[in-house]
Parts: sequence; C-alpha cells; structure tokens
Amino acid sequence: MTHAPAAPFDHPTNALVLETFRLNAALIRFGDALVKPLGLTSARWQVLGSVAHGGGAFSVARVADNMGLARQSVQRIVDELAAAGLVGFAPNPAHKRAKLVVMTPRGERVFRRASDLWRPVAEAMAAAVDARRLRRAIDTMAAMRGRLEDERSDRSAS
Amino acid sequence: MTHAPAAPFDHPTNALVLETFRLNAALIRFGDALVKPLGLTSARWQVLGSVAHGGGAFSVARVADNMGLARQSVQRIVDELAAAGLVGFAPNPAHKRAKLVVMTPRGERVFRRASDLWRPVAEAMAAAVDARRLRRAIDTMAAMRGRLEDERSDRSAS
DNA sequence: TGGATATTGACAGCGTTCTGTCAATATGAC
DNA sequence: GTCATATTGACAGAACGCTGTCAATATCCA
Repeated sequence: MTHAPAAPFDHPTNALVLETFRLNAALIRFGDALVKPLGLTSARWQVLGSVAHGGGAFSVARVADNMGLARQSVQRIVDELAAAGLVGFAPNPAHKRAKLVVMTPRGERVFRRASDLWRPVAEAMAAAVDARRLRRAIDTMAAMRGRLEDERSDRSAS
Repeated sequence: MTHAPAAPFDHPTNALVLETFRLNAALIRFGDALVKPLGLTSARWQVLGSVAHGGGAFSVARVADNMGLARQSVQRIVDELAAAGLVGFAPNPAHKRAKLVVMTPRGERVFRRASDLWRPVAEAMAAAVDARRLRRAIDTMAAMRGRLEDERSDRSAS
C-alpha cells in the first residue's frame, strides 16, 4: 500500500455508493450467467418480469416508468422479446398506437424457469442476514435515494 | 390494478435487488449531471478517483481490479482521460509494458472540483439516516453480495 | 538456463442504457 | 369543434461495460 496523497474525501455516503456499484455489478453478472441457458439476459429477464407483473395491462411506456428506465431502453428490449416469441402485442382500447405488451405462453414458461433458477439463490442470500436487518437496509437505501432525488429536483428548480 | 397472473415469486431478497438497481441508476444519473460541467461522466469520475487514490502507483489492470471491473472497461476510460489530459503514463520499473497511470495537474484540479460539488450532496444523503444505521446497511449489502459471489464460485466449480 | 504459465495492453464486437428528433395519436382548454 | 399540448413509438447516435482474441512481457518451475 502506497500513501494515497490525494486523500480524496472520505465520507460514509461514499462507502454506500461504492458498495451499491459493486452489488449492482455482481447482480447483473450473476443474472446474466443464470438465465443465459434460457436465452435471456439480466435486462430481458427484468423486462419480462415487469410485463408478467403487469398482467398484460401495460404499454411499453408504462413498463418503462414502472422500472424507472427510459422508454427507448425498454422499447428495444420489448421488440427483441417479441422477436423471440416471449411477448406479444394486444390492441389497446384506449390508444390506437400504444399497444399493450402481453406474455405469450412461451414467455410465461421461460419466466417461470428463470424464477425457479433464482429462488434458491435468493434464499441463500437472505440467509446471510436476519430478515429485520434486511428490511432496514432496504429502507435505508430508499431513504438515501430519496434525498438524492430531492437534491436533483432542487437543482433543476434553481 | 389487474390480477398479475404470473405471481412472480415475492422474496425479501428481490426487494433488495430492485432497490439496488434503482439506487444505482439514480447515482449514475445524478453523477453524470453533477460533473458534466467539468467535462466528466460518472464513469470517468470514478476512474479518476481510483487513479487519485492509488497515487500513481497502479497500472490499468490494477485499477480495474480495485474497482471490480473488467480490464478493458477501465482501459478505454483511461485512454480517454489521457486524451483529455487528465491522466498520463509513467514508466513502470517493474514492467515495461504495464505503464503506471498518474494524475496530471489538470486531472488533480478537475477531481478536486468534482469532490467539492459532491460533498454537500453526500452530507445531505447521510443526514437522512443515522450513522450507525448507514454502516449496518452497507454491511448487510456486503454480506449478501458475499453470498452471491459464493454461489457463483460454487457453480463454476461444479 | 529454458520453457510453460500468467499478466498486460491493443483491438474488435456485442448488449444495455441514455439522449435527441420526428411523426402519429390522445387529451385538454377554449 | 379546434387548436395547443402531452404522450407514444420509431429511428439514430453516444457512452459504458462486457467478452474474446492476440502479441508482448513477467514470472515460475524444473
């Protein structure tokens, strides 16, 4: 270990930020490997999950909002999932252009298999800490994210 | 709300995963906006921070390992930072090919300005929860990431 | 000392997300 | 009913991280 002359400002928040980056990267990497045999990626799996959760009632834009992503990011994934036959489009009575994204039977099957692969991993992870502590960690992350988003709106308002 | 027929398997771990994705995305977006006036992005800022922290003693591969990223991801960013005059390369006495990444005076200046922009935000975020709780949240995240990485090695071993 | 192995940087390609622009469609104000 | 505004999907381009391959360089073991 050398001396680190810059001493670039140590703050507890920074430790959270770095751990968030690491955990996020680890989750994406693990997810990619986990569902690769199903022809999925982490991103496609997530979108498929959102579509499944919506029960066929959401347009692409709604799915994107639910996931907190840009519309165009989700649009491309949905198009690929449709090309792979995992989702389809149903006419939207309320909007001629914004069709509803629905699961196909094949999509349901693939998503269920992904869930089955993930379940034991989720349980192993949860076993690392007690349930109360896990809940509090999630609340802490959400609270700090809330502050960050407050800062963001403050700035755009100024 | 429609019925959500897939009932896609609710688990406390999944709540952590989703919050991690959201927090990560919020941090990247905020960081991008914060350091944009300095000609930086979140990724370049992070790499610059790692180089500063290393005090000019690390090669690209070492920086990548420290950050938990692939060598090539960092290589590209470092090359861009060098093109922008924020970092340079110093000969490595121990390795003719793996030169050492060093901050330029301009890089130091830009990094210090980024730190100054970030500090009040970090403090506002930390004020959202008490210090002990923040530390425990970080430990919880690290513990669960540890389990995830254990699963990963178990699988590659089998 | 010599040869097998590991590390490193260069190069190329892919997947994901973002931003911006545009036309089609809905919505709301008047 | 009309017109301004907002939402939506299509298209294009940029930034980021990953993987794989290759040649140059270090390291380690016999």
